[in-house]
Amino acid sequence: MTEAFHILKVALDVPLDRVFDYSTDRMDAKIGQYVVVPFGPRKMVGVVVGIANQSTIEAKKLKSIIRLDDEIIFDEASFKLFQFCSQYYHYPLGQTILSAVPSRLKQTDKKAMAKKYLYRLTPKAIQLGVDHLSLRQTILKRIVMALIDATLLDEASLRSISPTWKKAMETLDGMGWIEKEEVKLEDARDLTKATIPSLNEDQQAAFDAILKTKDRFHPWLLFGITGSGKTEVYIRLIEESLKKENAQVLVLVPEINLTPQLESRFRSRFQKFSLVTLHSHLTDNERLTHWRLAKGGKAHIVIGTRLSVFTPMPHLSLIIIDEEHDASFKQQEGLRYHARDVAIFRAKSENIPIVMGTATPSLETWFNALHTKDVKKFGFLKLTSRAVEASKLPNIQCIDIAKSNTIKGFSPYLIEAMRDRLTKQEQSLIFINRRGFAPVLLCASCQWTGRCHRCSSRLVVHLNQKRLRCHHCGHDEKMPLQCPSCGNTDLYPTGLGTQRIEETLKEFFPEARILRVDRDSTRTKEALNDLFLNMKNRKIDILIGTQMLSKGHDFPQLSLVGVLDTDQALYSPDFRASERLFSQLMQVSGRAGRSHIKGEVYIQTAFPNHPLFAALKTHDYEHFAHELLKERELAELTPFAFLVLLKGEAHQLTHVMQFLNDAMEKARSLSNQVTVYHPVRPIMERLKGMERAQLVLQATSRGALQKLLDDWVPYLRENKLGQKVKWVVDVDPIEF
DNA sequence: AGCACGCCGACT
DNA sequence: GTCGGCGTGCTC
Repeated sequence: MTEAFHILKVALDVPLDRVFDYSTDRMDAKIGQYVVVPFGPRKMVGVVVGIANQSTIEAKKLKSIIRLDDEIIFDEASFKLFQFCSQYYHYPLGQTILSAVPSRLKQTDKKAMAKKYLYRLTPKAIQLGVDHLSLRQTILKRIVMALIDATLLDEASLRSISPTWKKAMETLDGMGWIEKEEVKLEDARDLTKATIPSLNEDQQAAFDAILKTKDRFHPWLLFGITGSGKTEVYIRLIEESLKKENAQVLVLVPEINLTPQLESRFRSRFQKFSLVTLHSHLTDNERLTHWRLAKGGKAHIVIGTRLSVFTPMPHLSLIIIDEEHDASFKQQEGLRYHARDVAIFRAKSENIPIVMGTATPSLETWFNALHTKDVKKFGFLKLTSRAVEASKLPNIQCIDIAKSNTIKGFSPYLIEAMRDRLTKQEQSLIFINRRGFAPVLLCASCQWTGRCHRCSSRLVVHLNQKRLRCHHCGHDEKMPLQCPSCGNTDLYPTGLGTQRIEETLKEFFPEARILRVDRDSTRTKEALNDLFLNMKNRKIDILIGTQMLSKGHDFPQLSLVGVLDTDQALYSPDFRASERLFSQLMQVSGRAGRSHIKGEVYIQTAFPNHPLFAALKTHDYEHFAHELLKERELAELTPFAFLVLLKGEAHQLTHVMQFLNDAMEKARSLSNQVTVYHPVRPIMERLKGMERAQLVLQATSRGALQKLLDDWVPYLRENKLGQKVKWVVDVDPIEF
């Protein structure tokens, strides 16, 4: 019995909650290696998660592996993290691992790849690319690069291929895709100058407190308003950490906040260290390179978005989470993890401190920091003063739009304030809360509005292209000239889209230089840099935009922020809506008056007496949080209870309801410590032609809830009723 | 999730 | 006669 073979336990990217045994003669196989295995009729890539001498699978069923990669893609610490996530979020281990590690290096040769791209490109991609700025960027750029890279085509011959190509190329040219040296951020130097060299009292106190815990697990909330100098505290902490030989630091940032600003500030401060970033704007190769540097212990600082919480870092000694409250830390599909929670688990198991900084903590963290009796368990640190002396908090006022007449959505007060800024040559920002106020087409005589036939949503008017579009499924149709219902030709767009606001402001201020910023124009780094440069050089008077402008960047000449409509969040059935609104408004407010000019913020609302605004005016997060916590406690909601959401969708509502009702009965039978609510329809009842419903589980004991899930989720997987239903379990959901 | 196998309708 | 629809069942 000394046969030289092993059984490998292989985790695969399939929605099955088990691992598969394979035989191999590779005695050197290790946990954490990629393997290629036969799986049913196909080949699949998996990872080794266990090694054994024998298998319970009958010999004739057992297959042998096809190939084993040399590289070990995760260490023991990461493995522990994957196992925790798989258990806690009730997501199969194989899918957990394979969604958290970079995809296996594909050895397809470049020419074959380029050919494939070229072939694929002709019909659809070009059209898409030309229609959508964003796709133009990602798809076309990548394709063209791949082609040139593979020396299959040079630029000249590319241009001659077809007129469409030519058009695409011109567009790409215009966007500066041809890689000149990275546009240098001249801000980098200024920024370093702007930060004061020494810590103020609060910063010093925070720094000292955290430093005392540098060799053990300790979570810290670093609570400080915009401009209070959180970044400087991070920098000093990192400096301290890196004094230790080989030490590594992980900095998690929100998706949208991964602006060059933080990166360049860190780079200039840590010039002798190796710093890498990990985010979705990197190419696969860049990402792999950076990830390997981290895994090999070569990168000292890793700045990344939520996925980087899984990056193996052998000498990890500190984790920092910037903008802790940010919703982008929660993944909303597949493995629905919260990077903040995973990071805390990781810090605990690696026995290192973790610092969470924000001006508006999530209520969960706020509650932990304040109500954990033992300060040693969760530390609370507050930065009260603004680190930059000259800058003062902006003055925030509400404009009652129920009382004052608005003209095309603008209160006269706001218009006056903007006019004032124009004469003073200062800048204004008009902030639109969400897409909720996008313009819809309305018939004057019969009240018909354009609706999406696949979703329960209204179609949004895109005036420039004269089209109606669904922002949920992408459905797109020609704008009708007369009402499809009554034939009346008096159709007009209603609601405040960014485009309409731009038109309106152009009427009010024909002489002003107005820039409208939307999703597409901030997607590329170049476009973003342009925007900041233009703002800085006062080439723009009025900036119009959505939440993407609410954070991260300083505009020194910006002294007025106008918030057009906030009220939908106050009606929202999602209990987190007001928490989010507060933090969002706090952030936009922070855009006004960051330097020597006093900033002003005007918020248009029909509910000026709402406590949210009272707290906002006094910049008093603490009071607001206190009020919210009282409400949450009464309603037994997060953070006083733990929630799980089961979401289902199917073509037929009855299928979803049958499945959910059955799930409800089952859950009720499994535990009496967990409240199981009836299935309800979500706000978006129908999406992409699917009928949706969901149910909530609620418990004050996380343990009891998890215990229920351990039995419930496998039951749901086996349930025949679920076959026609697409369903997901969301542990600690943040959106409903 | 894929993919095959399997049993019923409109077509080169 | 077959091509193809998607229901059911399995994957070491």
